Order: sequence, then structure tokens, then C-alpha cells
Amino acid sequence: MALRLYDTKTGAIRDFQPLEPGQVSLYYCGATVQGRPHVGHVRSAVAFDILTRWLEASGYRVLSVRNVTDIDDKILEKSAASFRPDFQPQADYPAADPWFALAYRFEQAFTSAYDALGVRRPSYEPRATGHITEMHALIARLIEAGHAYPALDDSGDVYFDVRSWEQYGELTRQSVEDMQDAPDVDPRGKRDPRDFALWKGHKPGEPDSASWESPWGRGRPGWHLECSAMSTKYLGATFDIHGGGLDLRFPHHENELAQSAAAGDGFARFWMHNGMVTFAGEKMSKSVGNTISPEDMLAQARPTAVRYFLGQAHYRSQLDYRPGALQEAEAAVERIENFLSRALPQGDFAAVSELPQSFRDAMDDDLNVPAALAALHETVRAGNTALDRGEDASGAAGQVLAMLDVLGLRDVPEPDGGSGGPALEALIHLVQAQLERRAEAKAAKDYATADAIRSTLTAAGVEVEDTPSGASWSLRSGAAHG
RNA sequence: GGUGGGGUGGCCGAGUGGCGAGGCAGCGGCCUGCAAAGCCGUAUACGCGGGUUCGAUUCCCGUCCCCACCUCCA
Repeated sequence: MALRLYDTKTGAIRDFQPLEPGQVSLYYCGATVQGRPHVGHVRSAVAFDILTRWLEASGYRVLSVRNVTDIDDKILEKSAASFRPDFQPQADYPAADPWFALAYRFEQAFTSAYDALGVRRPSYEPRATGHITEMHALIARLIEAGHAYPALDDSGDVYFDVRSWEQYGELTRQSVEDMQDAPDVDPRGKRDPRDFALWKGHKPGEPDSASWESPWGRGRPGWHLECSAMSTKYLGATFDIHGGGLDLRFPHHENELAQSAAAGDGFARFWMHNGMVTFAGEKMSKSVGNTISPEDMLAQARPTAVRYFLGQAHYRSQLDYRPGALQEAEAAVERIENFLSRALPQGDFAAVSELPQSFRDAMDDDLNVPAALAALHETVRAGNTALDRGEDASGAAGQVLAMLDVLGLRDVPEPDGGSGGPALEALIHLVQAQLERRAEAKAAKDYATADAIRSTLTAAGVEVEDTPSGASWSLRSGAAHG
């Protein structure tokens, strides 16, 4: 089976073939860095990270771009607010910052969150403010083609003319007539209320640093334009996949498509959208205030378990967070890890082997990760059965390692990752001494003493397991030690 | 009003016109000095009402409910 992907634009699963053999160009929308990330942002990144890994496992070279929107209304507003006399420092906004510093601080928070969950960095990560020239060129092409116009008032805005582009609405299969008018629609200098800004004229009171000269007056980029400008700059006028969260489908992606297509670019061949993360059934978002941060999750469970949770549902499904979900994910991850430490007691985790066909088929089927995980767990069970019979299971272990690589579950940095420091060294010696005492007690059939030692260790967060080759122990959430 | 996606066993979550994934939790068994881990077994699951069919959770019609987008949003 070859790779098939769901394309939002056609609403169908289609065979995927890249434009250029052997190479896939992928653009997906990153964050507007106006605040700290929540897990919804990270879920999207995990979804496209898994896509990238699967494409690479399938033999493609992947050229990936994820943008950073580092200027927008909210960034400017928050920065401006931080300079007012009534500014109250908060955890999110500890100090007064110029807009660019504020944006960069949050960009770093996003980077940290991605890194903490093993999301590999894209090939390029361009910022909107670094691509003003490309945006001007695109605006000029649109004006030239009769699809954009300077605002009819003196605002200095430049708008896309929705009525001039009859395909407008094709991505989300909506007609302009049926669209609900915004309740507080402000027509400004627009020909049609649905026309959207390509360029926003500089407003009095906004910092000079947040505007650039242009043929249409000083101003700054509109949100939708940047993605058109940057994706085609780095990937070409036509590229393979454009991704992002489902909430970006309209208006953001619809507008991108309109701009680029009206300018004559082929633009994206496939549109992929990940489902939302919900909390108690409701979309997680800043405006609702029901967000959970990656840090919140990492305080509850190991990074690998958090990543497993975020990746386990199909990427197009809604992912509902509820208490206990992370503990379930942790149990599933530990089951896999227990098998690996049984099957590979020497810790030979480089012995990666071929992927099972059932796993490949599942991933080829529009990245059916739930079915791929079923293949993974079946391999684990078969391996455990072999071990129970006294047979070798290194082959199954190698397959498990390969599957974990595709899912990105081996790239997640673990805080207790084995390398130690003096405190861990001391701990290892102390635990070993206790286990030796316990082994002596067991040999003497003094089970009362043996159990007392074990419960003392358990109470200290050290879990003890007896195996045919002696006792092994692990910290309550950490790597096993012989 | 428009557009798109859903309602699957205690929970999560795939999938399919007929042999009912997988995980987590529970119960029984094997193993263990006891545990843990592991293995085996186990459950009246497919919102509701019709229809098509030899047979529907899967197709069609109707109906109820939920979510997302139409405004900044991964």
C-alpha cells in the first residue's frame, strides 16, 4: 500500500505522490507568539512531526517549514499594556517589553515546549517580520492582477478583493453569500465586508518599530499574507502539503489559498488539518480560558507519556483531555518499556529492525496512529509471550524500537535519563545495599525482613521487582537499573 | 442561516456489510514465598426510529444530541 492522505480541500483521501520524486515539501502553521503555548499548539506540532517522521521512514527527504507570526494586534496590545502605569506583572508577563522582545520571549517558550516533547525542528522556521519584501512583491502582483486594492479611506490598508476571485470559498466549500456577517462588522474602506487585509496601515500610537515603508504607505503585514509569502519563498510556487489546526481552515487558509491562487501560484497540493484538543468536550483556547499548558501535563506524567497521549488519537480526531488520561498513557508506555528491558537486557537500543507490515499499512492509511499502536502492542505481546517461553525476542524488540522511532517516542528527553551525577550514584549504591540485604533475607526464608525492606524502598519511591536474574529496581518514573 | 466532523463495551479509541482492533481499568486463572512484571481467559459495545439486504454498528431516509468554523485562535 502506498501513502494515502486526507485532503481537506477535496474532502477525500487521495494517493500521495510528491511533486518531485523523493522529496516532500511541507508547510505548516506555527504559532502567533502572543502568549505561552498550550497543549493544543503542541498537539498540532506532534501531528506534523509524526507525518514528517513517517515520510522519512518511507524514504522521502522532507523539506519542512513552520512559521512564527511575530507581529499582530495582540502582540502590540500586550506590549503596549505592559508600559502603562497600571501594569501588573504576571507569570506570563513579568515585565514591560517592547513588542519584538515579547514576541521573542514567547517564541522561546514554544520552542522549549516542542523540544520537551521530542518535536523535531523544521528545516526552516521563518518569522513574519523578516519577509516584508516578499509580502510587498505579492501584494503588487495581486493589485496588478486586479485582485487587491488600497483602502478606499485613508487608512493605508490594502485589501484582497473577495468578489474578484470567484473561487473564493473553495477550500471550505462555502459561498460568500452564505457567510454570516460578523456582528460588529466594520466596513472601513472595503468594497465588501469580507475583504481581508493584506497590509495594515500604521495607526497613531503604534510604535514606529512595528511598521515598514511600502508603496501603499507605512504599515505592517496582515496575518494571512505572511504564510503565502513564506511558504512559496522556501518551497516554491507549488508545494506538496500545507498543514495546520482545523481552526485555521477558515479564514486563514482560505485566504492564503485565495491570495496565492489569484496571484497565479499553484500553492498547496494537499491540505491537512489536525483536530482540536478539547477539555471536557470544549475546545481549548485562550479566549475560553480552559487551557492546559505542556508544563501542567509534564508535572503529571513523564514526557514520553505526554507525547504518547498527544499522539495516540487519529490526528484528525478531536482529542479530549480528562483527568487520568495521562496516567493511562503512562501505563501504556511502561508496558512497552518493560518489554524492551526484558527483551534487551544489555540495553542494545540501537538494534532497530524492519517495521511490521501492519504498522506500515496503518501509517500509510492517512496516518492511522491508533491502528499503528495496535500493531505495536501486538508486537509487544508476541515478544513477551516468546520471552515467557524462554525464547529470544530481540527481533520483536527491534521492531518495537523502529515503531517508536516513527512515532517519535524515543526522542523525548527524560529528566532521569540515566546519566547521573553524584546524588544518583549515591542512590544506586544505597539501593544496591538494601537489595543485597533483602536477597540474604530471602535466601534465609526470612520473608518478613525481605518484605519490610521492599516496602521501605517502595515508600521512598523505589519500586522493586524480582526477576529470574535477581531483583531489579526503578524510580517511580524513571529508567530501570539492574 | 451556511459549512465540516462526530455519537462504538466502565473509560479512551480504531474499524468493518457477515468471522466484532488496541490501550487503560475490573474480574478469574497461570507464574511468584508474597508481590510486581508477564501470559491466558472474561464483558448484554456500536444515539434513536424506519428502510435496503440472506445478513447492518458499517449503506439509505428520518430524528435527537454534541463539537468545530463562518471574528483573533494549533
